[in-house]
Amino acid sequence: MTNAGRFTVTVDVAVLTVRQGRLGVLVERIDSGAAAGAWELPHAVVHGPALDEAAAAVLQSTAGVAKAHDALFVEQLRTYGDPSGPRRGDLGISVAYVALVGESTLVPTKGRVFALDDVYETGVLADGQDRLLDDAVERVRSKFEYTTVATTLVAEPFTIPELRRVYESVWSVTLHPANFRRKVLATPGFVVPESDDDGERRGPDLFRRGTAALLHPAMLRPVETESGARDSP
Amino acid sequence: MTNAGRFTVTVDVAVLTVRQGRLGVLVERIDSGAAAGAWELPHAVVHGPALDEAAAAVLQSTAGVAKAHDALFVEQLRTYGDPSGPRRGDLGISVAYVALVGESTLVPTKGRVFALDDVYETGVLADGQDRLLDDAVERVRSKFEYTTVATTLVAEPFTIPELRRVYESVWSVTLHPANFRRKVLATPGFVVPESDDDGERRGPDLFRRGTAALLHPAMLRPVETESGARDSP
DNA sequence: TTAATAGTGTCTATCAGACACTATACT
DNA sequence: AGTATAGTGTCTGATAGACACTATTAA
Repeated sequence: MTNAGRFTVTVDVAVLTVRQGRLGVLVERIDSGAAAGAWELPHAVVHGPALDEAAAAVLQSTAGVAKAHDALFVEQLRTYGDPSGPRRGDLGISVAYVALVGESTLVPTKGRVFALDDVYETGVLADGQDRLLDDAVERVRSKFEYTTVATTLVAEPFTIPELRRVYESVWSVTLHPANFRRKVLATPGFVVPESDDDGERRGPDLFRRGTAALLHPAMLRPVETESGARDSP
Repeated sequence: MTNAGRFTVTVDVAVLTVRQGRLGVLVERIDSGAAAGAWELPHAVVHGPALDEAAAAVLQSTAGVAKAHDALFVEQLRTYGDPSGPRRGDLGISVAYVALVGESTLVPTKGRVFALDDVYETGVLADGQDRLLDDAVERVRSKFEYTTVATTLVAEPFTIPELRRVYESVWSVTLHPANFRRKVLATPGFVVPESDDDGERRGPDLFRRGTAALLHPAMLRPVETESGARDSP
């Protein structure tokens, strides 16, 4: 809806998480309008020029996460304005954000979490939202290669295999446990060993998030085997 | 300038090119207002939801490039809305684009091309535009690592050393000629040899742009030596 | 005891970076 | 002739991927 060169600006947020080894997205049911009954991403109309704050507010009100949380990653994705945007025929333009929220941190207040595969299989998302979700997932998959954001999706303390399963869920691949471990531990500041006060603890080694944000060198995902790859042993 | 949740939306375009071995950006002089006399990036107020088309129009009117040109790369960068955006205190929010235009294609109609170093040294850009330019340059430097966009900045046919100098200019580094050549030729579809009809031609081998868009594997820039690195032999 | 997973060690193919050398062009 | 640049060949260190093996845990 536009007139005289002035637009209604919406912020849409793709809130992604990993539950039960599957990548999921937070969606809300549309109550009214032509698309009533379909699902859509959390969003809000923007009332000031502070876009990041608007996105944080959406995240707070729908996912129950405070702005500065450890298990949280928020980043602007891109802005959709053409007719195939997430608000087509409805509002003017949409500034999209991606957020990664750990399962233990995510408290859906209005919507629910759909497994990503289910979203695509059932086609329940409103028009234009699939594209945003595609872009968001691809952005996150790419971020996993050269940043440490994956650690926002595990609860501390965590084991290397737990971290590995986050990568596997997001990339939809299986990774070699030995090589993954070596790679992670070889990157300074990715994870830090949990000081094992309890001398009697048994089981896998525990770690916490490190201070590094970027990975040098990058941990590249395996060459595209894509859909279904992780279903094979 | 906002009211009742409606915004004036501007498209800003960072038009980058390489001239005389230096990365440059197209800027226009500000004629009126508080910042009169300073320089700013080409821009236009958006009147419809087709953002990409709005950016293409800006590019057309200020850089003289038609939309679908071979020596052209255009991509949305991000959207600035907070007070430190390129239009702060002036308009509402700004959707920024980056464009790469080959020197032979770029025909400034309103502004002029500044060498990037001069922009920073002289601080001639209006408030909030430095940040946009930083983001644009970093985006392009990153794109050079895993795409073939560098070829948009050389005129066909070109030599491998010419292409190398584009990389060196954008990254502000010096690259090993032998290794660069091997890397480029080892990537299928990056460049294709010019069929040398003129059997008498002498000199370096000539190439044209290939069809590949992505580089596998990526050509990573050397570890940050950054500012002034290419001034050393 | 057996099966599954965590963790260590090691081998190999590949690639980036460095360097030596030859060929060509310009002065 | 001499210098600068284009291009080829080759060596070395780092890394990714694969695999073998041991240790630990849960059934």
